[in-house]
Amino acid sequence: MPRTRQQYEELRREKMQHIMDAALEIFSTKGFHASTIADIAQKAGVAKGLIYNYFKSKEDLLYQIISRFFEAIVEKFDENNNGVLTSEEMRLYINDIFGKVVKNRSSWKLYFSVMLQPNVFSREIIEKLEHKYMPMVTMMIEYFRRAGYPNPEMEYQILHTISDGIVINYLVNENFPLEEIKNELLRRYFDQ
Amino acid sequence: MPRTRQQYEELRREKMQHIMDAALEIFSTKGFHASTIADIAQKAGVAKGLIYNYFKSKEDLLYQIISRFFEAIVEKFDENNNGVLTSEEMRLYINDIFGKVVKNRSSWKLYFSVMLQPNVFSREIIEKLEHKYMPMVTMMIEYFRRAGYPNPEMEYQILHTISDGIVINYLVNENFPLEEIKNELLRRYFDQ
Amino acid sequence: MPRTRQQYEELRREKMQHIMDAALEIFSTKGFHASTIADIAQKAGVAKGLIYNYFKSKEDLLYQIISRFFEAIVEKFDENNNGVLTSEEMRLYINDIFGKVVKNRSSWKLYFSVMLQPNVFSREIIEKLEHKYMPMVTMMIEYFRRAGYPNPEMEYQILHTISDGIVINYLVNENFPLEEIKNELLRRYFDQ
Amino acid sequence: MPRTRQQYEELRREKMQHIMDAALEIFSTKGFHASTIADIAQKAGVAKGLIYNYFKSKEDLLYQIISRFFEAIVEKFDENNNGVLTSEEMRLYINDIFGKVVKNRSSWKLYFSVMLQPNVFSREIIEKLEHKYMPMVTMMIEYFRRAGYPNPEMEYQILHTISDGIVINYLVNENFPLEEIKNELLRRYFDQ
DNA sequence: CATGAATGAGACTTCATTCAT
DNA sequence: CATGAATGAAGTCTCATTCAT
Repeated sequence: MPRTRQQYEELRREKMQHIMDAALEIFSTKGFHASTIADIAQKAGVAKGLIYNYFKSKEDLLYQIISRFFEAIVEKFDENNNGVLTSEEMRLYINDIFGKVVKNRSSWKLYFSVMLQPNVFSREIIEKLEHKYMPMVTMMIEYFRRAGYPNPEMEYQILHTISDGIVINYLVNENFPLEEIKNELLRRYFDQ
Repeated sequence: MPRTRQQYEELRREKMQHIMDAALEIFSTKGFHASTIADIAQKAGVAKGLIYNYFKSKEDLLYQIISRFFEAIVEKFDENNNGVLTSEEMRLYINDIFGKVVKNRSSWKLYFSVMLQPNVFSREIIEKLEHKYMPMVTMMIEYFRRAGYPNPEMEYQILHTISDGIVINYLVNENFPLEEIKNELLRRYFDQ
Repeated sequence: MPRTRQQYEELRREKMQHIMDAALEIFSTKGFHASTIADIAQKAGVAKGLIYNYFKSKEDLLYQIISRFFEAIVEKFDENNNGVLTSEEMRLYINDIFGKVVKNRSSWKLYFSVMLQPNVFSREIIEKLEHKYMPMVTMMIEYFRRAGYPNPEMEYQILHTISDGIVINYLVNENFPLEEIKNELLRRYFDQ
Repeated sequence: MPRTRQQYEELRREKMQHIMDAALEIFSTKGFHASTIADIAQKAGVAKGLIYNYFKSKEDLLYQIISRFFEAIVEKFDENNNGVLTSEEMRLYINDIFGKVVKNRSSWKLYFSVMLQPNVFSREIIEKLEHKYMPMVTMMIEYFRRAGYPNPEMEYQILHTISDGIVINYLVNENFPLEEIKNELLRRYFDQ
């Protein structure tokens, strides 16, 4: 007697996530192009062919991973959707982001390496992905405006830039003093 | 009349540089793995086989490119080798670096993407490369120490981190206001 | 109340025919090798695995289809089994064949394409299939003999050849004037 | 010292033809889909990869073969391009065609099996191919018109149909009395 | 009897590298 | 020194078939 459709659904979702986890690990270690489907299948403990039951192609697999990654980043913002950031929320959010970087080093590594090789995804797809955190950007600029910064857009740009620098260094060098540098950054914005 | 050995050397070096230029262009656009020797040969206008007269392998070609890139970065420092940085030299140096980024976008793009995928080069090779700018690091930390910063090592780290952030953003996004953000950075260190 | 064995048999045969219909459609459109079990299962609205409850393999499925096709062709001859063809029966039979071609274009297409690729079936299987219409051949040759043709074997051969030509053209080109050409053919044999 | 461009050209053309010959043999025996690039490479005595130096894909290889086949068919007509067929030329042409069938059985087999599986080539490509013998069709219809046939278009259709029937039977069955049947056909048109 | 997830052999194709010329 | 044909390992992807449920 076959399983119910729901049982199959559940099975599929779990296996899909399982494969994505394995793929993320491999992609972030070797880079997308140097990773093979065989590597991923072996890591996931499944047959090569199975991966194609869940993903249209190796690229699609990457896309799904990056896509979920984006959703995870903006998640926190979605929870608190009144559209206005208090100073405390801002601090929490920054802390949260860096916490996520430490916790999901692989994802972030993959993300940055993909962003530096635009030909992996088409411009179009990248823009679709980036769209997801547009609301976040707006809210942060709004925060800086309310906080009295003379050029809130640039202030956001700077925060973003510095954050990228911190993250990149942490990703490349495991011994990078992320915590210290982050605190230095927070001090700049919230202690005076 | 046969050419002298020196003329041969010269020709060899020129052709080598020519191939490296083509390769850099391709590598930085498509990424190392997605680039083919055929692409590079075509761009350079030479036969595939010829590339192997000058470089041991595709990896070696990449290595030579990155290697020269490192030398170009520290060049300025080599000129002025008394080992002590004045405030003005520091400012000039920072300006110089960002100038180079703008001028050699491709090289920097390639450099960052390679750094994010450690498996392209062995740890060993990377360390060999990084060694090249160690003196520079020392001198800058020394500068911060003399300038009275309480934690000069971390100050260098911060400068480095922010610079990375700026560069990365510029590399990913051509419209990034590099000049403005750079000036903001310089203001932090030299105007008060 | 459990079903009787006969009811089961009936259901089984119906499902089998249902799958064969779907398979015929797919095979004749895409060709045997380009058709997948997944295609067929989807067209039939059943699970892939089910097909293997009814057929040993993809090849067996094809064999069953072709086999029934052969039976359908000779069916008419079986009805009238006194072994002697009158002129009228001959005319009816030819009309009947072409009628079947129009009605079962897919089957005929599949049949011809399989015949042109001998490796789909072993020589042995093909001979087994062809055996089925041997009696028909004999009766037609006999007909030509009685009708006074000097070389009845060759006359049959010619009829057969022309018929093949007509059918092939109709199969390849839907707008082929089958009816007209067929009438021309019939005139040759029966009007003078 | 490298070969001259002309030497390379020559080499390429020969090797290309060599591969096409091997491919034709395999395709016509096993059918397009059941033939593998490995089969063809082995038959041609070259490495698999080499085939892709000459042909974009397996499909392209097939296309090139069929394409040359078409050119070979109409060749005779091109020689004599005054646009008017005499009775003698017509007879010669028909003889020529059947001679080609006997000589190039493989090509013809491949051609017919491809025509019966429209999905191998797009409709568009097929029409492009068929266009090549349009002039031939016109001239033959013209011939029948001048010869006083009441319906020359249909007469051409009939000739074409019968020829197809003969060819197909010969292709499927090596012992088919092609010569005899062909003579019967010629008698129909030229002896009375 | 029915389901569809899972397998794994094998297909097409790419490409770094070699080598005869 | 220069050429590009040739190699073959390795990669992505497909699909007939099996099997636990």
